[in-house]
Amino acid sequence: MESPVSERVEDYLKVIYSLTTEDERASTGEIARVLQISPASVTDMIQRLAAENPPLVDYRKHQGVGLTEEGEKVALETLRHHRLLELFLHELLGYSWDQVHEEADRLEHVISEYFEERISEVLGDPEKGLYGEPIPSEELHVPVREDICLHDMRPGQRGVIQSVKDDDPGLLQYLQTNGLVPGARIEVLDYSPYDNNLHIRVKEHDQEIVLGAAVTAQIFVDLQ
Amino acid sequence: MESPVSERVEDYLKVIYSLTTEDERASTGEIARVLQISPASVTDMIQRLAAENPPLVDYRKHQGVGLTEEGEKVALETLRHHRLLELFLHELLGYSWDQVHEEADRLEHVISEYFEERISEVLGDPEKGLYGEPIPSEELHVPVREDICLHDMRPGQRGVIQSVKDDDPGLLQYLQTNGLVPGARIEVLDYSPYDNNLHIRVKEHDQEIVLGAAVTAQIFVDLQ
DNA sequence: TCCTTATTTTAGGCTTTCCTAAATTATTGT
DNA sequence: ACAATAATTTAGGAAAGCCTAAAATAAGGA
Ligand SMILES: [Mn+2]
Ligand SMILES: [Mn+2]
Ligand SMILES: [Mn+2]
Ligand SMILES: [Mn+2]
Repeated sequence: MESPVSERVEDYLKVIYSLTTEDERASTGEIARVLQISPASVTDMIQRLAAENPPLVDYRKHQGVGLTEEGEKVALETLRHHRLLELFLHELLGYSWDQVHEEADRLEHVISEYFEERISEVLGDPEKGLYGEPIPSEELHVPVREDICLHDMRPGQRGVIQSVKDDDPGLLQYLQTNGLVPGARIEVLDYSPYDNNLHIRVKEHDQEIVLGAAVTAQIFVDLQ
Repeated sequence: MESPVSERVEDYLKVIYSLTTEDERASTGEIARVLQISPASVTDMIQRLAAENPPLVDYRKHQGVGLTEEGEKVALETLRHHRLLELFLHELLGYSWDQVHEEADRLEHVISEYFEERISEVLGDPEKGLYGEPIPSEELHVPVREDICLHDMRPGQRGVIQSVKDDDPGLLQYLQTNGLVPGARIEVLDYSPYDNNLHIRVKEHDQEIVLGAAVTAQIFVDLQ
């Protein structure tokens, strides 16, 4: 009864997975924005995913979607591929930090389980990705994260950057040149309530910098 | 005016390329057999390829197809990806001789030019593939081959195996276990005209073996 | 509460790639 | 040369993913 899942379906499920780690359910509009397609197309696809058997998403009209266990499995499998590939491209083929994401986003759907197994072994069965995010295990377990978003930190708080989002190559460039990489120790110095700017110090770079919400929302920190 | 080419179109063009190195033009039926789809579907696709601009194939009803310069370019680009990938999977990821083809057949459509460049460099810019076939250069030049098919050899002739076809994993297994690999020196001892069997000796294995047409058609030899 | 606005869904349509069945064209043996 | 057979093409249709425009629904402010 398990119909094979198309590349496009894997992309939808990955996006829904990522959106539902932030909110309880993902809305049609958010999914459309991330995938850069029309909301009508998203409704269309979501309804098909809910009609599969077993269903891959839990859908109620005008109430957004969540993943079923089956759908989450597919999302995590794809995410594991993605993160192993990013590491692989960087470590073994010399890709730069901001080059890996786009290539991994295509390859993730196409590599076999054997390919996954081979690169995982060559990389030493890593548990964290290029940007510090956890890599789902072979059995698709994801460790619980206790890091918080830099966006939610306030003056006086310190911490160590655990991970950054991998979506935007330009931003990754920016983060790297400013030392905002996993392992960096930071301290929040000031907060502007109107624009949500954070003034922070990066220990390693011995440098102070003011970051807008577009940046701070992409960085995750272990406190203290 | 250059529309991007779909994965499926790349597969069609690759098949037509391969068929037209044997015969002048490729027939609808042959293409259908190789791609394992109906002849009607092939006619359909071929007509679309001929209607592209620039056209990717040269088509005349009931007379088969050939590649245009444009179509050949796409085929060679894909073939270069395929052969570099096969080598890469074998040399760097430990794939066996008969495992690489299927994976390469999927990845070939998805890797970027940068990926191609990186693996080519890691492999030392090879000019021959895993099975001895020439790899089209970065500029898509293919050296002229002067090897002949073992199928066309007759008793008394000797030669060195240059390459074998990569299509059938089972056959590759068989060839490898019998020492029928690039570099092997062989001599034709006998020929049965009715079944086209060839009785040959493999120097390296110090062994005699009788091969049917299904096998001899897959092996290419430099004479003397 | 009720009306305006934003979001979502439905309806209808397009492209790509495949299918089967029927029609057409080419080939071949006599 | 021509009839039988084989190969190819046409016709009609399906599924997956996308679109725009219009309709329906939900949410929020007055
Ligand atoms: Mn993807
Ligand atoms: Mn996997
Ligand atoms: Mn292929
Ligand atoms: Mn290329």
